[in-house]
Amino acid sequence: MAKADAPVWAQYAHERLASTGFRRGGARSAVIELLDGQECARSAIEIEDALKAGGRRVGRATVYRVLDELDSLGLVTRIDIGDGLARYEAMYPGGAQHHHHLVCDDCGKLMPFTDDELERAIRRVARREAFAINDHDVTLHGFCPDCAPSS
Amino acid sequence: MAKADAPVWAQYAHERLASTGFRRGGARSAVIELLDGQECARSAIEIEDALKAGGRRVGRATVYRVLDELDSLGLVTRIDIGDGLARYEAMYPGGAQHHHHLVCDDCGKLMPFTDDELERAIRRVARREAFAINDHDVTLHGFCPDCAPSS
DNA sequence: ATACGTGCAAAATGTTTGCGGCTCA
DNA sequence: TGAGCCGCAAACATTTTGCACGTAT
Repeated sequence: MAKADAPVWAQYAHERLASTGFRRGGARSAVIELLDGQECARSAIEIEDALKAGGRRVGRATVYRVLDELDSLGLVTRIDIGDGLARYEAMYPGGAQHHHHLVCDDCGKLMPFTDDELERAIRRVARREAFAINDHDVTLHGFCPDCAPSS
Repeated sequence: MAKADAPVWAQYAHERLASTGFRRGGARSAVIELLDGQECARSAIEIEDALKAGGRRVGRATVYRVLDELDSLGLVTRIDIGDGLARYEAMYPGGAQHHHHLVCDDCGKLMPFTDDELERAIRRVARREAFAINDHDVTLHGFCPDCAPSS
């Protein structure tokens, strides 16, 4: 698959926001553009710092508010990797780019992975249980190559 | 709750603590006993309140300290279901009683489930990726039967 | 012009740390 | 007796809320 998905999410998000009646504000756009460039999930504070580093100063409260809006519109997913910080990442329509996470318990590195077999197993569980499942997340904890005990 | 494993975990935990050089304190025992009776994960504050309700007053800091000790000995697992609270549950030796969670995003109900197929898929991913995986957790979000939109 | 968007500061959690006193071994 | 255990209170860090001002429509 080519990199046909570089700036498309930001545009999709903007369209969806506009059609839902949101106005266009500078801070929200900045957060959206930043999120679009990320490979994996980022915490609110990482987002704030990254924007600040890029010369764009945004209020912390605004970052939280924007992330919350995007989350309720289904434009981002919130994930918890176990360190008590909420992280957010772009969610593509139709489940494209859907993935899960590997977390290094030593250095904190976060990496995405995908697995069809795993998705199938989850779908099967969802069908079997009494809950009406509409989302799921899987986190694998361990040590990344750099932090492996042996090396 | 007439399960075959009712008080065994508490005893196991106490033995393991003793053999690691820990002394036996009232507060720690209370937390362990409480955890043993739970079907699913509980937050530090739920634990504190449950103990208080049972007439056993324990300092909040102590609850956190005990949970942290138990976690580093591998006697409990810490899970995050996405609401920013750390929850803990008894972990049996050898991976017995290993399970994952269904979370109702409406009422917050938490239920355990198990699936061999899912475990196999995860083990396969763990083998394939460069990370040295030693733990994993899966959370399915949705609505429980009571909160289902249609019913 | 008006309602929404934004930043700042204060408040509200959840969690950790410091410390003095108690208790088990 | 002495090292660990415990409870209280203060410190911390993240997230939420209140409010005044700016800005898109």
